[in-house]
Amino acid sequence: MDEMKLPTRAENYNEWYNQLVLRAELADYAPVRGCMVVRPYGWAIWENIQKALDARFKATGHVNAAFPLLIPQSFMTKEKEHVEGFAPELAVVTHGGGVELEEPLVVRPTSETVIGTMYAKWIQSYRDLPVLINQWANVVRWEMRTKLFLRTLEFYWQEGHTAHATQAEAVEETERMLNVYADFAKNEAAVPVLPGQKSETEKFAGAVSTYSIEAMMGDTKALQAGTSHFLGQNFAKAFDIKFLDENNTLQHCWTTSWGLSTRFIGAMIMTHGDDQGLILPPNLAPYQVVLVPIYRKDTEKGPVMETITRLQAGLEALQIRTKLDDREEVTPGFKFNDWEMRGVPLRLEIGPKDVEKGSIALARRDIPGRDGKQFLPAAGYEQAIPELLSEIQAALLGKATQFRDDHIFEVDNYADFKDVVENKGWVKAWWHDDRQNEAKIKEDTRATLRNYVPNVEGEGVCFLTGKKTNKIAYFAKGY
RNA sequence: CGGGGCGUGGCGCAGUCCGGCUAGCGUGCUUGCAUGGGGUGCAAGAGGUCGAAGGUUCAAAUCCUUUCGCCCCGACCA
Repeated sequence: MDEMKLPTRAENYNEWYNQLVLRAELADYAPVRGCMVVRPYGWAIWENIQKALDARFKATGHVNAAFPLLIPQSFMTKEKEHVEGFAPELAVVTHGGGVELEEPLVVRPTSETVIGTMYAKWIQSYRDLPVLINQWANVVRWEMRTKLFLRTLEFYWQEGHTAHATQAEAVEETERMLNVYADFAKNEAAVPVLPGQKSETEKFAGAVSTYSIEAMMGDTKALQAGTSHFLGQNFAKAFDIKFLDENNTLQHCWTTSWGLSTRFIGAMIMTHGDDQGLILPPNLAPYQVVLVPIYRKDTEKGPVMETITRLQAGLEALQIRTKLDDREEVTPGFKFNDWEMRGVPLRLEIGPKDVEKGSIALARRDIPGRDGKQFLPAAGYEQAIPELLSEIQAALLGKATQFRDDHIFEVDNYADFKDVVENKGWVKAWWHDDRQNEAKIKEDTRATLRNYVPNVEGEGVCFLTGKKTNKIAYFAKGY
């Protein structure tokens, strides 16, 4: 009996996550270590993420393209820090067509290098700028330790790569896309995030500065859910991306890159999920409403099915994504649990009594048990259901935001810092930048500097060194 | 790469220490009948070269040697 239940989050968060991913049929382990298969239900979530993001990219002037998977190995060595950052995790192709290649090819871990090479070719004049291209792609990074969605050897993402005439424009782009991610996370995924700049230690290899959105998971660990990089002229210099400006002066471009991956699905799982399973935000759920028919005899089946299919058609006409679970071989009770595991926001039940009384039974996934269940007159469903869906969307964001805020603590000394990151959640504190101290904290506590609070006014005293500083940072253990 | 765990019907496991008859159990699967508003019940079935290779033995899931793989925990990372 208990095998049917997930381990609870409290008893084993990690196992809860792993089993949830498998049992909700989001993903499965692939034959190759560290690789995953994204199953249809998981991919449907990704497709909805893609739609929501892609619309935002288009709205901010970007276009999509596709760059190749294989990159000459020498490309990876052109930007010094980039090489060092990625060398250990590259997959290298040494043979093709049965013979050893003259130059090995790397499977892209990210595409700055190929795209930079192409931009060098395409960009001649300031009139060619800005170039605002995004691609939806898979990339490979040979990670040592993997976990479904959060860190696998191969993963799916989008990577935006832009080139600009001025530093100011490129910085503006970097921030714009960070905000796009934050907006998407908040308003589509109901995942509250803290946008901010990464420390020198944590930034992307080859970037001048890296920005991230940081989300708090249900176990209070932090997850970097999206990143945006200001690359300065580093890649432009390494790859010769140059243009003639209005004054006929040859200049290097200023470039950016930004990405969000299937990891974000992990963020959604760990932000909203409960001990019954997944809870999906209505805006991104593959099915927003699951319809479960209930009947005993064949005489009941006819009217029930007729009513429920009519309802489904009505919902679909309202652009609501639905699933009619008409399986004969399992009981309604089984279906309830099954769809709760899979996180469908709203369940609609129709039984003989509802047909008779002209009512519908609705159960909210975000409010478990009887409290989340209500009986309404069927007549008003066209209003009630969309309203409920947006209520659920808002409730999820509210709950997650509350949880996050309840687990962020301001500290002014190292003892409290340790206590917080060990037992309570995130630290928010005045921080005087220092690479070595940052490393020491990581060694002592395994907590890392997540990012800096943007636009801090005034000054404070660093919790560790007592030095004056104008920076406030978040620290937490991360995924 | 270090530490731990595990490979036995689809899945989860027992059996391994101490070798012995036809390799069990739960669940899932198939069929039938009943059931159906919170993980249905009964009955009958199908399904296994015990991760692989070699060895010891009259006899190996079990003992020995080698090997492959996966998961978890640490050092690196979106």
